[in-house]
Order: sequence, then structure tokens, then C-alpha cells
Amino acid sequence: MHNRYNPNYFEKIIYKLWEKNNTFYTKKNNKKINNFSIIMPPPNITGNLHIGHAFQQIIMDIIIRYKKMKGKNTTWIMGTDHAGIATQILVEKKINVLNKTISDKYLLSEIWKWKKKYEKKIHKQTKILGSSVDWSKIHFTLDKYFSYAVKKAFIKLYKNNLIYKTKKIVHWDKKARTVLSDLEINNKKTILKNWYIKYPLQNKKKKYLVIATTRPETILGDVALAVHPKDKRYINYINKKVINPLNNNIIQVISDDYIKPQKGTGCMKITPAHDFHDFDIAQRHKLNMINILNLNGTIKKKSDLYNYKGKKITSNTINLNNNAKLINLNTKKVRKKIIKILKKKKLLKKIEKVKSTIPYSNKTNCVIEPILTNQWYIKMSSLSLKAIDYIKQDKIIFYPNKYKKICLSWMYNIKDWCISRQIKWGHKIPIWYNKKKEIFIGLNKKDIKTKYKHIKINELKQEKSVLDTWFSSSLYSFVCLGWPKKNNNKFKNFYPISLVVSGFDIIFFWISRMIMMSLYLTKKIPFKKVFITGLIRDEKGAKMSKSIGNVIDPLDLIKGISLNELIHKRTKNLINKNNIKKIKLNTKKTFPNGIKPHGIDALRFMLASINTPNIKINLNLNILKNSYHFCNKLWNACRYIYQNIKPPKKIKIHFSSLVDQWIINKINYLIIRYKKYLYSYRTDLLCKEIFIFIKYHFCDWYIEFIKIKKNNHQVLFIIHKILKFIHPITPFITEFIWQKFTKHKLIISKNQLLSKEPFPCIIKHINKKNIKIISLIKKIIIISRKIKSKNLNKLINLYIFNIPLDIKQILYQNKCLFKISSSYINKIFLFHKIKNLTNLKKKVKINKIFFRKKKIFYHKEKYFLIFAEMVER
RNA sequence: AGGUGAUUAGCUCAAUUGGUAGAGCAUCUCUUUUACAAGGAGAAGGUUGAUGGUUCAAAUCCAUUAUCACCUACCA
Repeated sequence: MHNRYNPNYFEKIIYKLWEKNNTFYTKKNNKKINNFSIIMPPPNITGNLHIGHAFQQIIMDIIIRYKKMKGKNTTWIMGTDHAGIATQILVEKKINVLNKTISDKYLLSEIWKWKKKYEKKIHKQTKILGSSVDWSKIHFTLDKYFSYAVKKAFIKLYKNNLIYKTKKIVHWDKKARTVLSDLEINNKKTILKNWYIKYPLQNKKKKYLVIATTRPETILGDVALAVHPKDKRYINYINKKVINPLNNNIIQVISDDYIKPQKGTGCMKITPAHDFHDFDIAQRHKLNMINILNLNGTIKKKSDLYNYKGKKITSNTINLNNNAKLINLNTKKVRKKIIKILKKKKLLKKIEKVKSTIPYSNKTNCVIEPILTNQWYIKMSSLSLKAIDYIKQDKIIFYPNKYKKICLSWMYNIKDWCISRQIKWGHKIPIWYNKKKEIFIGLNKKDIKTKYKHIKINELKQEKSVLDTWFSSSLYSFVCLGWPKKNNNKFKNFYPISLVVSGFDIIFFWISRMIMMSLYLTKKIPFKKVFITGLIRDEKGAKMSKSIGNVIDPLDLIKGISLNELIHKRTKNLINKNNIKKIKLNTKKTFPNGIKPHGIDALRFMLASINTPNIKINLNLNILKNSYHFCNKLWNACRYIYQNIKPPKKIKIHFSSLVDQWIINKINYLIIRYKKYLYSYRTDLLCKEIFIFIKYHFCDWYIEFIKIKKNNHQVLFIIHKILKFIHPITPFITEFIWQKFTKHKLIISKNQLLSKEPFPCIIKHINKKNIKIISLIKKIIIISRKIKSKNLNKLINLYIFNIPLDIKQILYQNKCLFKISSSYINKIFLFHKIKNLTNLKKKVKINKIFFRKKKIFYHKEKYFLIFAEMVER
């Protein structure tokens, strides 16, 4: 063993060893009680695993390794997610779609290539992290069996009238050219301009109604003005007609309770096709709707007129009289032109700055355009009611408990879920149309033919949209266990899944939808417990993102990286090149010497240590450094044993020695704590206890104590236990040491692998008096060290009074233990109770100064009184 | 606007549900000793954001307040 812990040298070998020996293999077992399963949120195939993935994986791994050692039959379900829009965008960028016309087939084949590449990378990274997932069955949310399950689920929902198609206003991502659900939108605060624009009255020249708008380009889609029915300023104008200042359309002034008189001018323009509230108002007043935007967010050549039910009436050329060319321009340019026109017409009253929030796509980061489209929706209210019931009754338990509230409040206010997306990469919707645009549903064309015999197959055309990625994700928990196949053992034995570990950012996206879908489709809860981790931020608390350039790759923490390489990594492939300087500076500041290699176990220990119940967890590399020290400490302690203890001929376990009893007591305590901490997923507290145990109890005292008596075989028994209970947290180093020790017969066990060992149990028959004596000795030594640090180069005679007789005897017998500080303790004198303690105290007080002058110190403790006398060397 | 949480040593965070406020990093002093100098020994550092209440006892429970963060919704 090297004198320094050098993890990169053995970690690869260890994981292969586990794989070879089927360590993660789950036995078939029909006793359901003994089964324990975890489902990993499937990482997106959009890229490598980041530190957040590593964080969650390691918490899961600690729990599953612990459960396995405790004798549970474990399964950890692993897979990847096809991540519809995000993946397609990345591949499109890679093959530079904008400059080419490509077929769907080509695009899909390129995406599959991408998938293969990144799935492989993700699996490799997962192995590097030491995650003991069940590799016998790896999932991908776009595999054939998944596709079958998705269709089955869709058909069932559709047949029970929980899925419908409708034309309404949606959040439109104009870059990806698809609809998004309300969850996929980020609102950003910005300062906008509010334009006050005059709408001339039809019959009274030179009279106007003034509206305020932040989006003047949508004036082309206006169908009405609206005021509050009781607003005295406008009461006379209700039902009068005004002229659209741009295209001279005649529109009516209506009244609606929604209008708030104190906002803007109290008079609002109604653009039902491009604003959510206007859409609702149009529904109430049965107003027509005018769509003026192309799907890429530019102005249409012809605007489409719909009735309030969404039925198309006509298309009209967008006509502005003065030949302004607006067609195919984006909103920014249109806005500029329109403002110019209005200024010329003298219809612009004033411009004001307002604080506002603008919706952005969290996929492409472009501004969301509200637009009228036909989409598929799931009715959520009945599904959520059931889920609410189960969560309220604590049939699914959230850790920390606060997330239960968050999840419930979302479910109470749930909106229908828009599940169709206008992209290519995803599950196709199992809907077909004939020439009359009638709807047919089935697994495939043949399936439809058997159901509807009059249908001509050639006529059928499948719905072009695909399903939202989260639709398949919402089925993930039970599809991974074989649903909808009936009579399958995996589902029977492992469903509901014991635990899900996830970040709070996907409670709505994934956790809650999985609960709803599972209750509906399988009549069972998907999982019993949900542990929500915090989100890892950078050292300043900022979100990690590529554009800010503060992302940390877990591999860099494991293997180390130089400053230059790190800067290169963070600045290459940046979209916004203005940030490069900033990123360089910040990286230099936070990592002036780059990142040293720390090894997987140190990373694991660090991540487990920062797993506090906080929502926001700042990554602190000091803790990583500390974790490395922990591993180094463990390594060197084992190295000492390895070098100094000879393999015993016979192993006799007897814990007569004070020191052994003392350390076993500490181990017992830790084993009890272990269960408690893991039950509440507090790996941070667990790590703290283990750290204190190894560094302070085991290394600082126990090993120092055993140095006194050579070839003490009891230590082998102790280290055997220690390796086992640290194993779930730092599996590599413990397994490596285990291998070394078993080879040299320092540890003898039936199992070749530590990972197959059972978790240690408590050792009984500990004499508490013995434990007291060790703490007493420790205290005496600590006091002597303090005295010594003030009187360097001197020896100390210790006079210890007031020790009970029985303890005094044992102390005498174990006087050798004081040898730890033999370099400065000259002599120790032990005394039984002093006849008159108060007298002595008085003496001490009176003579305090005298004592100091003579360099004699005293110290009072609960059980003893200690005097120290300085002696020249 | 509503909701959730946070405020503890110079910094980053704990405190296992009310019982002596603890770690790491940084600082200072000492220490090259055969497990470990990325060590070891010792020291210094705190009116737990503020005010009030309940209690034998409050960082922890309650009320008020300040600041910050996040989530949801809205903004003409």
C-alpha cells in the first residue's frame, strides 16, 4: 500500500470486480416484504451527467448498498429519457438544419446516432460513480415496449374521455416551432415600454378611445375594445364602434368584468388569438379571432379569421393602406414599423416604461408567442383528485415533508395538460384520420382495420404531432417493471417502488404526474416514498449553466483538471461569446490552481455530506478537500494495520481490553445512528458521525492506544466492522482495502467481496465502567497536552487525586496507556480520595499564584483533580 | 399579490424535533515522530437578524418585524 491514498489507481479495477462477480444481480424472490427498489429519474440523453446527477445517484447508491447489506433483495432501475424537444434541437444544431432541407428520416437517424453515443456516455459515467444499478435491464423511454405501453395508456385515457383535441390559445415556441405546456415556460422580469394608442371613434371624428399596450404589433389582430361595465369614463362608449388605427377595421367596444379600471387607461384592446385573457373574453362574448402570426413568429401574408369556436371563416390579406411591408418580419421589426406608422398618423399618445414579466421557453430560451393551434389535452382534474387523496393520507410519503404541501397545492390548481408537440423525436400519437378527417384510434393501422371494418387502410393518415416527453415519463415507474404485460413477476414483486430520489424541479413535471397516471392505469401508487434533494448550485449560489460557464463536471473533481483545460472546457461551444472574458476571470478566481484529483470516494463522501434539507446547496470544494482527507486518513490507518499486524494463526475474539470495549461502544452507537439517519435520508449527518468516528475516535485514539501493545489482533476484528459500515458511502476504497486484507489473511470471510458482506450488527456485553476509564485517560492526556503546549521543552509530573478506588486499580493496571504522550509525561501519580477535599480546594485557590510561579498547574474535573509539576528535561 | 423556506464563528454549513451551540476551511502558536505534513498537538473566534411571549429550560415553539432566496399567478 502506498503512503498516500491514490484513488485513480484502483477504482476502475474495483468496479470491474463487482461486475464480474454479479454484485448488483438481484435474485428472484417471491417474498415481497424483503424487496427494496429504487427508481432513478432517467437522465436526458442531451448530454453528460452533471454534478446534480452525481449527487442524486450517490444518495441512491448509499441507500441501496445499505439495504442490500441489510439482506434486502434490491433493484435499482436505471434508464435514459429521450427528452423530445431538447434532443431534437441539439441534433438539428449539430447537423445545421437551417442551411439544409432534410427529410424526417435523416433527422431521426441522426438523433438515434446521438442517442447511442450519449446513452453510452451516461452508462459509463454511472459506472464511474460506482452506482450499483441493475444492469441486467436498462431502459430507454423510446424503446419498442415503451412505445407499446404509451399507446395502451393513450388509448385507455382517450376511450374514457380523458383526452381531447381542441383549438385554443397555447404557449408557442417559435424557434422549436412547437407548443409547450405551461410548465415549460420561465417568466423573466423585464422593463417594457407601454404604448398609449388612440382608436378613433367611428362616427365622431377627432374623438378617440386610448388603450395601453406592450405589444402594438398585435393591433392587427384586434377584434374589440373592452371596458369595465361600471367605469363611468367609458359607460357611454359601450357598444359604440371604433376604428382599428392600423387597418381601419371597424371594431366594437364591449364591457367585461375582467377589465380593471385602474390599470392602463381602463380600456383594453382584445386580441383573442394572441393573448390568454383576451381569448377567455372572446369565448365569453363569442367574438371572432384573428390569427396574424406564422408558426415561426413572423407576420402572416394573410390573416386567418376564426369564429369563437375555432372554426375558420376566411383569410384576408393583411392590408395597411400605406404599403408598409410587414409580411414575414419578426415581431421586433414589425413593432418598430407599426410605431412609426402610428406616429405619422398622430395616433400615438405617449410611451411609458413598465415593469413586466415576459414568458420564455425553457427549451430554446426564446420569447413565447401565444398562438391559436389545435392540440391534444389530458383532463387532469379527476386524475389529480385521486392523487390528492392518496397523498393526503400519507400513502406516499414526502421527505422533507414540506414538498407534500407544494405538490398538493399544485394539484389543487391543476390545468389540463397539453400533451402534443410539433416535433419529430418522440412517441407518435396513436390517432389516424381518414379523408373526412374522422378520428380513429388504435395501436396501428391493422388494429384499426380490425375494429372499424369499413375503413380503407390507405386512406388513413397518422397524427403528425408526437407526445410530450413527460407523457412517457409519467408511465416510467410501471413500464420499467413490465406494464402492461399481465402476470409478470417484476411488477408483482417490486411495485409500488420503494423509493424515488429526485430534485424539487421535477415534482410537477414527473413525480406528481407519475402518481396520477399510476393510480389511474395500475390502480396502485407508483412509489411509497419520495425523497426530494436540494439543487446543487455553484460556490456563490448561482445556478449552474453552460452560458454562465460555472458548470462542474463530476469527472473533473474525480480525476482533476488544470486551470487552462477547465477554462477551455467552459468557454468552448458558447453561443454568447461576450461572456468568455467573465468566465475566464471567474474560473481563475475560484480555481486558481485548477482542480486536484480527489477520487470517486471523496466525491461521494462530499456529496453525501452536503445532502442537507436545504433547497439550495452551494457546492463547496473545501468539503471535497475534507472528504479527501477522510479517505486518506482511512487509507493510512488501514496501511498501518496492514504493515504492523501479522496475520493471526487463530482468530480469538475477546474484548477484555479497555480500548477495544471503548471503540466497540462507539461502533455500536454508529450502527444505531446509521439506521436512523438513512431512514430520514440525512446522509450529511451520517457522514459527519462517520468522519468524527474515523478521525477522532479511531485514528487519534484507538490506533495510538494499540501502538503500545504490539500485534494486537483485536484490531482486525474492529477494522472488519468499520470497513463494512463505511462501504455504502465510499465503496471503492473500502473494497480495495478489503481485498488487500483478505489476500494477506488479515480478514477471513466467506465472501470474497466486501460488497456482498452483511451489514455489521451491534456487539453486546460492553462494560460501561471500562468506557468511562478510557474517557478519563483521554481527558488526562488532553489536559497534559494543554499544559505542555504552554511549557514547551519541559517534562510534566502529573498528580491525579480523587479517583475512586476500583477505578484507580484499573488505571494502575493500564498505566501503559499514558504512553501515548510519553514524550512529555515524566511520571504519573494516582491518588485515591483526599480526606478533606474542601481543604485542598482552598489550598489550591490560595496558592494559585504560588503554584504558577513554581510552574505547577491544576485542573478540576468531575471525577478527579489534576496537578501538574514542571520538570526540566 | 399569494405560498414556501432561510438568517447561527471571518467563510461554507450542522445541531437527530425544547436540555452544555458543533464541524470543515481560513487565522495564530508549536511540531519533520516509521500510518498519514493534503499530517499531528494546542489556541482564538458566538447575546443564534431584531423585539416581545410561553417554559424550570428556546437557535429550536408562538407573535410582531427586517432582510434574502425560491415557487405559483398576474401586469393594459
